[in-house]
Amino acid sequence: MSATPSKPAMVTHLCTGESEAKREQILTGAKAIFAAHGFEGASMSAIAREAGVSKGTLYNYFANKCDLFAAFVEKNCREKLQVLAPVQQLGLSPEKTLRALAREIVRLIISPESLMLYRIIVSEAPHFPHLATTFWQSGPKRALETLSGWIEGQVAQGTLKVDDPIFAAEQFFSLCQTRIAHRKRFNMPLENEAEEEEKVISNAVRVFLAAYGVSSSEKTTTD
Amino acid sequence: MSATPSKPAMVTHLCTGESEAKREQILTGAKAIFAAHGFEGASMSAIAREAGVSKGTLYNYFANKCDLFAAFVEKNCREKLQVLAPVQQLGLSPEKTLRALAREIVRLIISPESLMLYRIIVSEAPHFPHLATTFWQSGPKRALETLSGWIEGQVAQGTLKVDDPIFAAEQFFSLCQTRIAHRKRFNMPLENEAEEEEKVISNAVRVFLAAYGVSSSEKTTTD
Amino acid sequence: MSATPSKPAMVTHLCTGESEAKREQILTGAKAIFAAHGFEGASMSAIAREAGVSKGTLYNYFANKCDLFAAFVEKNCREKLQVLAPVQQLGLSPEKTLRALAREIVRLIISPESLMLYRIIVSEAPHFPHLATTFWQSGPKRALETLSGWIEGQVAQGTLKVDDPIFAAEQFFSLCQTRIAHRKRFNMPLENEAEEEEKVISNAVRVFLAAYGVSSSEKTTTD
Amino acid sequence: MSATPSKPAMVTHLCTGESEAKREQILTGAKAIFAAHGFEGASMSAIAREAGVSKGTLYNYFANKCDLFAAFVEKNCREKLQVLAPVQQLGLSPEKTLRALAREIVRLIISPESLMLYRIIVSEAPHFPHLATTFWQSGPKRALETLSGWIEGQVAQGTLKVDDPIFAAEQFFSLCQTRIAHRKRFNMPLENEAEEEEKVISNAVRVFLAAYGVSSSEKTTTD
DNA sequence: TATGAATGAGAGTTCATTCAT
DNA sequence: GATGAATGAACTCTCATTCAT
Repeated sequence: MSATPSKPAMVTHLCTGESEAKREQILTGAKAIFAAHGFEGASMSAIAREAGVSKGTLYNYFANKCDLFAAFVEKNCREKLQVLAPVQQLGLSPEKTLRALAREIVRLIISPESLMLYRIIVSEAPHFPHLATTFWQSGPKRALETLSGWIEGQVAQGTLKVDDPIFAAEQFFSLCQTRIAHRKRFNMPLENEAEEEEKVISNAVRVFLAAYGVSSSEKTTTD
Repeated sequence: MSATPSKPAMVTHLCTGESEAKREQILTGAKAIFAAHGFEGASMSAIAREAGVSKGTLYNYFANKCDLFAAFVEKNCREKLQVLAPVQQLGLSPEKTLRALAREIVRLIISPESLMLYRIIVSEAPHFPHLATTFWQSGPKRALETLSGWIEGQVAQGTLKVDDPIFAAEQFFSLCQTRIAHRKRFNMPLENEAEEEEKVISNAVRVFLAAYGVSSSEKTTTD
Repeated sequence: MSATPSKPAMVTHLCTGESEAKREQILTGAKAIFAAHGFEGASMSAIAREAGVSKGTLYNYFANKCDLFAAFVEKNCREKLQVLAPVQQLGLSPEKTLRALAREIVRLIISPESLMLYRIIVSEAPHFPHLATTFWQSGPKRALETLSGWIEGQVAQGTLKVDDPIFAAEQFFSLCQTRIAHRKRFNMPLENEAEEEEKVISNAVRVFLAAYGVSSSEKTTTD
Repeated sequence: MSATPSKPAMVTHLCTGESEAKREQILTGAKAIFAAHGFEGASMSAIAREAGVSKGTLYNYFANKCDLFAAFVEKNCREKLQVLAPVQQLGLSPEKTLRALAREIVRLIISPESLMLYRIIVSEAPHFPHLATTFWQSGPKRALETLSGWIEGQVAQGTLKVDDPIFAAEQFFSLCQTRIAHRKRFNMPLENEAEEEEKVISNAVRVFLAAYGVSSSEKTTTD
């Protein structure tokens, strides 16, 4: 009977470890089903089947469908909406930095997982206000902070002239959503995607610099 | 003042007018429920109750839930997404015209009905591709055509310098969605909405003209 | 006012005439639908559509679905289950007469309309006892009467030796249902139908005559 | 007498035994409702109520109404249509054997469960062709095989003279359906049922032997 | 802890029947 | 007399959730 005292600890440890793995397993199944059918269209049975667990197990890990949905959204927002952190640290020219940022923003926005989350968040925003906030803070807000931080730096260096860096960042963000993002969200076909992407990036940068760049006479916009 | 003209109207009323009225009645109920719960979340019973008809009547007018949903989306896209037609004809200065257009675009995009439709269309785009197209063609496409048509006119007059008017129109459209539209779609609170709206409009116009305006030395951006 | 008295008569006449035609029209539609789907599976809407009348008209002619069903069954039993009347009058030999009767019986039993009615009657017998009686009296009973009447004649002539002509007729009737009828009722495939029919007829006659024929001077019927 | 054999049984009982019991419970309820109302007329709610389970449980055991119907038919055909196997092994005289077989056939055909299945199968044969086959193979086909096997034996012994034993068996089967079976299928009243049954049996045997018996001069029909 | 059988409310849909026109 | 819009009950089937094992 000497082993018994250690048993609970191990068990707890094992269980927690296994629990964590099973939790992930469930969330992976949930992602597939919620992505394909949305919140209302998804059924707990389908999720259980997809995840390879029983329905009872689902309810051991998540109190109900809403909780599971929230966990799925939060996990995926946290994991899939993060980028463009280190770009500005390379000592590139403002234009090249903006181009790099624009490229990352575009890529992020039109990634299948972002689009899936966007669709779900927008559609459920009225019923899950907290999730919309999570999405916003994990994705757009971080991107805007990075962007506005970089803009402030440029203003300090005198390479940009911007009164409201946060608003300017939002405008740049909007410019990056021209054409491709809108169409993808509507599931509409898009020809020459790579080409269009370059065009969106180049023109976002060009317009932004035309409006906020300093001494436009020295600048040469490329394309 | 002869009685005859009213006769056909009455006959029409008797024959199909009531049906048409009931159809509208159903679509009104459907709008309330679909808007609140989305496609999957809406129940035919709830729609019938909201519309004040029996469930059977629903199915006398629409073959099934999908058809009713499609009819609801099409009707509302057709009726609620139309604007900004006559603005450019008023002979205003380019800047003032752009401001007027921007204002109409912003107002349209953040109108409750537009937001509701946007939410539903984006969320159901994978399952109802046709409806996304309907939405796009009723709303954004028309706005972009109006906009790019006006731009082409300005280019011809030499007041703007634009290589790709359609793309430029799309950028202007994107700029109009800065801050307010994004936040509304996510159901996030927005303080000083009127003030923000002015800011979005002014800066959209300012950035656009900075990029595409001619002889910037003569221009005076207002706010 | 002199014209009025004749009006009702004419109207009645016209209406009755048209009514009769419309009644038939409805019953024709009902036949198609009841035949295909049975009583429970048939819908009044489908019958109205098939008959080319409105649902309201259905209820002007028949009080409800049961009545319409009863009318359909009675009409078709009366019209489709009648045969083999004149055969025995032709002065053929007993064997040839029996063969002719057997052929008519087999043909009647396996006619699509008989099978359809049989299916419907058997399946609804517990719920519509009267219809089963109608079917029996329109079809089998008449056939048996014809048969037993002929048998009685033969007994009187000394060409058959039968104690209970009605029962013997029923046996002959049963013998005619060997193989083909049973299989058809179960919708089972049957190869060489014409050949099988000959076999059934020949053997029904042969067995019947072996049991009830006279020429075998040694026969002693007991019972 | 060892306990171990019972262990697996218990395990089985625990694992799927309860499921099996519930399945039977459902099928029992289904039998009552399908028997009373046929396939179309039966409702899953009524079956659930009759079986004492919830509607959801019905669908845990059977994918849909058709599957439940098929399971009900197959189970009952398998269980209720089996008989007359050992009769011919007793060393009875041909006549007595035939009488015993006829009695079993008649009893089988007019048993309430056979009649119920016959009604349902005949009425649904066009929509469930497989079930008609199941019925045929569980009931009539087996009876005919038994019968024709015995006939072949008699032919080999010289007590019967039959060219086509299978066809002769079918004829005997038909003769056994005289009067009683036909009337029961039509739900028509029948007086003196026991007496009629004897008559049908006696005469079926008599007619069959008159047609297929050898040296009729030695034969003495009894009863 | 993991299971999946069980539940019953509610989903979309169809139906026989009525009745104002 | 003929129509077909309207009804609401009843249909088949699915669902989130519970709980004994």
